[in-house]
Amino acid sequence: MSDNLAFLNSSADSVAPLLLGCILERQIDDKVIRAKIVETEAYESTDAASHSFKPKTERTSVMFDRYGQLYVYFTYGMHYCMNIVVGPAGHGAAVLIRAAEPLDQASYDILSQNRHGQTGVNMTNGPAKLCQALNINKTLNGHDLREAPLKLLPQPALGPNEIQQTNRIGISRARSLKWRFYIKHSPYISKS
DNA sequence: AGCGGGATTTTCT
DNA sequence: GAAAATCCCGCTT
Repeated sequence: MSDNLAFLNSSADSVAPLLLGCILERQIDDKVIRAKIVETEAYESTDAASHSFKPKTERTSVMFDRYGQLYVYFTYGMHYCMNIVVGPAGHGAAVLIRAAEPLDQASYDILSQNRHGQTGVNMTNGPAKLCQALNINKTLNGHDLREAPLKLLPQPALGPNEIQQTNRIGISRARSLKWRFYIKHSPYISKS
């Protein structure tokens, strides 16, 4: 029994760049959205900015599950953000998916509908925008990304010269860590 | 183009 | 009671 997500069984900062270029396949009723991940951030258990820095709570329990699960949390009173859990059970690490770009016209159209008419990069150039565009909420918290209706399809790793590594965005602690990764020149990144 | 504030609710102190 | 891994709108240059 092979596990095509075995590459997720590592630390968040080493997996985060590997997720760039991978494809999210979201199925809603009879429609399928395909989007390429273009921006990620790593969160580790040793990292003061991570939800897993403190002991496990009901909210954060999925982050301590085995790699390959989806961790969805609710924040700022109105937004969801999606993370891919990495590492072995009990470790407490995940990669935040901050931006993605549609792979075909049909996907583009559905994303635009879910975003209430927004078009272009404004559909998915941020973690909460992406969740709204993919119709992801807490009902998918703990979902296994090997299965429908949301699959992660691995892709060959990008070359180092295609990846930009910088500081994370929107956090107050552990600001010095360079744990944000994005595909250079992608128009869909949340901020340059 | 860039800044400032409001929205809105879960979670933990 | 305050902060939160954010976004959007309106105002000012």
